[in-house]
Amino acid sequence: MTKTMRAETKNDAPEPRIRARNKARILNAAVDLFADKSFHGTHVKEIAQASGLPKTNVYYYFPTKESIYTAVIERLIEGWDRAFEHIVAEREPRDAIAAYIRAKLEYSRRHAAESRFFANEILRGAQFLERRQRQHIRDVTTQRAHVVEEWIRRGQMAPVDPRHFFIMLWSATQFYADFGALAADVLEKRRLTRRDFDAAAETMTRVILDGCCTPPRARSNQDLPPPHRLRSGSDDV
Amino acid sequence: MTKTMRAETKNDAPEPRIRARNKARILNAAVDLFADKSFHGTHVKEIAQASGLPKTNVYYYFPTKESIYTAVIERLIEGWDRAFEHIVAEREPRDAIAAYIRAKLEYSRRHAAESRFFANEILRGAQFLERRQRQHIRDVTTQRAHVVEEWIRRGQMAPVDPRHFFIMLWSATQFYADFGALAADVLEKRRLTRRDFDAAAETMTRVILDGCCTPPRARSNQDLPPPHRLRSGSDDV
DNA sequence: CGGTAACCGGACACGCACGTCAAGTTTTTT
DNA sequence: AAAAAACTTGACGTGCGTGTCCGGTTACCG
Repeated sequence: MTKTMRAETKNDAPEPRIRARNKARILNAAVDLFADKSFHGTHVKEIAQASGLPKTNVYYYFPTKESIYTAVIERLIEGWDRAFEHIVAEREPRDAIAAYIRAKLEYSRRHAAESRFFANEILRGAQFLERRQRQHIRDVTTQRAHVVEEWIRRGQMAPVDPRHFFIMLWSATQFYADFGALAADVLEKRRLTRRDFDAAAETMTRVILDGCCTPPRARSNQDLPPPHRLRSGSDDV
Repeated sequence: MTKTMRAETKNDAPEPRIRARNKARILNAAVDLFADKSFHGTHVKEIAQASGLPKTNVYYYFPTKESIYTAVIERLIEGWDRAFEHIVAEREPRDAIAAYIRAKLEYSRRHAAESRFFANEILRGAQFLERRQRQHIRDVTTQRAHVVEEWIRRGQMAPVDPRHFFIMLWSATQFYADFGALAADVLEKRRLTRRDFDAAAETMTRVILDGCCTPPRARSNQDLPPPHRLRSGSDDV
C-alpha cells in the first residue's frame, strides 16, 4: 500500500508513510463529499469523519479547505486524457472511437464521484482550474483533433468538426455518471447497473458510428441487426 | 403558510402587482446565483442585492432560502418538455430530431443559467426534485419514446434504444450551456458565440442523422460536403 | 379621507463552520 | 537512550450567514 520510493533517508526527507496514507484518506473522502454536496456544502468536519481522522488532523495536512479541493483537482486532471489514448491515427476510426466510448463509460461508471466532482467544477465555470490545467486540456484535445482531421483527410471518416465531435462523445459518456439520477428516472430504473452502461455504449456506438436514420440516399433498415432486444449488454470492457 | 394567503384561485384577483414583480425579481436573481455558486455557495444577502431588495424583504416573500430554490425548480420543470414537442410520429424522424436539436440548443444558449441550475440539481442527485416532478419527466420521456419505437417499427429509423438515444441528444445539447467553460477551452475560444452553437448543431445533426464513419458496407466520402472548413456556422435557427 | 393590510428596512439574535493553539503521543534519527 | 521530528488531539476564538423583530411607510378600498 505504501509508496515504494523509500530511497534516501538522510536530511533530504521523502514522503513519510503516515503522511502519504493520511493525505490519501482525506482526499478520497473529500472527493465523494465534494461530488455530493459541492464545495460550500461540504464541511471539513465531515471530511474528517469520513476519513476517520479528527478535524484538527485534516488541518495538519492541508492548510485550508480550498487546498483540499485543489488537491483533488490536481489528482483528477492527470487522468483526463487517459481515454484519449485510443484516438490514434494508425487505428481505424471505428475501432478507435468505439474503444474510446467503452473506456470513457467504464471510467465514469467506476469513478462516479470523481466524474461528478469534475463536472461540478466545470459547471461552476472552472473557477479553481489553473491556467496550466486548462492548457493541458486544450493541448490534449488539439492533439487528438489532428488525428480526426487526418482520418477525414484520408476519407475514413465523414467531415465533421473534430472538437464538436469530441464534445459529443464526452457529453454522452459523462452523462450516466454525472446525471445518474436523471438517467435512472428516464430508464425507469432504481439505480443504474452495469447492463445499463453496456446498453448506453451499444446505443452510442451504433448511433455515432453507423448513424441512426435512413440517410437521404436511402439505406435499407434490413442491413442492421433485428430491432427486437436492444439492450444487449455483453460487450465487455 | 404563515404567508399572507392571497387569493390563490386562478380566475380572479391573481397576485398583487408588487408581489408578483418582486417575487419574479428574486427568482430571476436567484437562478443566476444558484447556477454560479450552488445552493450553499449562494447567500440570501446576495440574492437580495442582485434583485435590488433588502434582505429582510426577501424573507418577506419566501420563508427560507430553500423555498426560493424549490420555487426556481418549479418554474423550470414546466419547460422541460418543451423541446420534446417536435418528437411526433407524424413527422419524418430526420426533421423531427433535427428540430429537437436546434430547439434544445437554442434554449440552453438563451437560458444558460436555468440550464446550469438544473444540471447542478441533477448532479447533486436531484435531492430537491419532488416525486411528481420526477414522475413528470419519466412520463414525458416514455411518451416520446413510443414515438421513436413507432419510427423504428416503420423502418424509418435504425433500431436503437429510444431512452438511451434521448440521453445522447439531451447530453450533447446541454453540454454547451452547462459546461461552457470547458467547451470554450476545447474550441479555443474566449467565450461561446452563437456561431459555435450553430456549428454544434451542425455537427450533432450530421453525426446523429447520417452517421459519421464509413459504415462496413463502405459509403463514399465524396457524397458529403468538402472537408475543408468545417465550422460552417450558417445553419441558422 | 381614514383605516387597514401589504410592504419595507435597520438592528439584532443565534448557531455553526473555518481555522488556531498548545499540550500531548508516537515515530524516527543520532 | 535521548533528542528531534512527525503526528494526534480536545478545547477555543471569531466571523458570518440564516432567519427574526418591530417600528415605519406606502398602496388600496370603502
